Amino acid sequence: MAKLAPYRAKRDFTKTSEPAGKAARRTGFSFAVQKHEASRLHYDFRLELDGVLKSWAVAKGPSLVKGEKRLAVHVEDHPVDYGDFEGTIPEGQYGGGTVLLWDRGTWEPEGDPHEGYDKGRLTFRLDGEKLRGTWHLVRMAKRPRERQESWLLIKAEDAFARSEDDTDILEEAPLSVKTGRAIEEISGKPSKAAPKKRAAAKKSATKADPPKGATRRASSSATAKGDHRVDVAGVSISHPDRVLWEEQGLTKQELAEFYVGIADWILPHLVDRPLTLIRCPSGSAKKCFVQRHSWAGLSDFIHRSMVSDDKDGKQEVLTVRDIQGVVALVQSGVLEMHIWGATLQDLERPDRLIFDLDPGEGVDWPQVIEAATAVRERLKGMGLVSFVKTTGGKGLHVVVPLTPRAAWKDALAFTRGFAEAMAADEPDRYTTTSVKQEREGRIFIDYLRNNREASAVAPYSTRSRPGAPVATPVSWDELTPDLRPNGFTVENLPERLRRLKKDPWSDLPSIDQTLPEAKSTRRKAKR
DNA sequence: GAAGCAA
DNA sequence: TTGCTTCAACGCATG
DNA sequence: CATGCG
Ligand SMILES: [Mn+2]
Ligand SMILES: [Mn+2]
Repeated sequence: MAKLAPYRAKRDFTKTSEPAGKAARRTGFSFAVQKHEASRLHYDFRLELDGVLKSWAVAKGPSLVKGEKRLAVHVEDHPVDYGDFEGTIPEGQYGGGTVLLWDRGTWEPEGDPHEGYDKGRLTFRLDGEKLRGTWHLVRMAKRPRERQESWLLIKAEDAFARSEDDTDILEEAPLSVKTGRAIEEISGKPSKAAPKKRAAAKKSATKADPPKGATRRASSSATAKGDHRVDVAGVSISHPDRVLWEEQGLTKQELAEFYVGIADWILPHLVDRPLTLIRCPSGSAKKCFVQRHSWAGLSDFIHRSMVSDDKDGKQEVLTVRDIQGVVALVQSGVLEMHIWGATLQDLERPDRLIFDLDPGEGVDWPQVIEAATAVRERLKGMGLVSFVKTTGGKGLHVVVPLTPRAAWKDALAFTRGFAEAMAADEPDRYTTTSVKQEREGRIFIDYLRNNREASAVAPYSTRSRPGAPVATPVSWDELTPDLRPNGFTVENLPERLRRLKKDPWSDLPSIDQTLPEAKSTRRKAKR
């Protein structure tokens, strides 16, 4: 019979002991549930209809809890005699693994089963050795690239239904109804399944029982709690109370409001610069990841541009234009914003160079200050004005604004030459190689930030580190041993900015300077 | 955080 | 339904 | 050529 063609096509009956089967002519309604330890453990739920077993793979097995939905992926029809099968399927064969006949019996549809099946709403009563009572099988709406239909197996309310606190039938009665064996006895191997820890279900059900009518819709996600959102600067924030920095108790909403409060300070440094994002949706101490390209569900406040590649093709970059964009980044779990040293106006010619000063093991802070000052003086000797910021980590960034003229290649060559000259002059203090060994007791001058694809933490960006530190522009005369590279934080930065009234880098936009072309060095004010 | 994919 | 996975990139130094 | 590093 054609119905079983897919079943047969998947199997080599010279290798497996599963029945080849033939569509039965009888009209009785049998059902079977087979525990199948294959690539993943699942339960195959089978109902006899029209001479075959209509089959669903139930990932987590049936639940006796009323209303609890178990995904049931509709799989190919099986022959009726398969419903009695128990044994092993050779590795490498379709469904290779161990099959245990977990339950069997008869089923009785409520209403016309063909109509119910076609409409995707089957209601039926089971009379098995383990499963009894009324159940629903409901077909879900078809998803875009769905390969197999998804159904839900749901226990209906009746005398056989159990509460959430009752024992799970799968654990209570794991053995075969055919042979009484456990799955390990059938496979001959110890179970592949990791020993699962005794989860809940361990409640002394005597006292403090929940009031009867208050039965939650069995873990239905619509529990009237925590899922609220707030609006910050017109951007919707989910989980506003999620704590992002544990020690500070700093929440997502507070982070968003922090950025809104310093919008005028951060935006000049951020707008239109391609971003590299550090996202930590579950908090700074949890798993973080880097993102440079757009993702499904990207906020309209975060802008995507297709720009020319370094070479032949195109690449996509992300930018923000306003504080809404920054808040949208916070909503995405962004804890660090890193920026290119060029803007969308001219991505091929950097307008900011950066010397990243990273103290190695055993270098104390005053030496880092000396290094920054040395970089500044050397730059000054070439007619270049520079600015400094804390990184929020252990070091400092010295930033050189440029009128975009030189290409990245030349900018890199310049900074490399500069850094190597410093290391050559004072090899005990500086190194330009990132190798750990070399950096011990020295300051690593990382000139590689000055690459087209590279980036450095943006001024006024938070860092995903203990204390919620903020990378902070400072004036050169603030650079004293009292200052700490991670001393400015979400907590104290607003106060600093209130005192300052203007950005220590406020002169930066008016600087008009270019790389010294071998000899000529120029500097003058714009306009 | 949000999607896609698999079970 | 639920759980798992993915989410960048490149120049440079070294063995 | 594969890793480690930022
Ligand atoms: Mn199976
Ligand atoms: Mn650094």
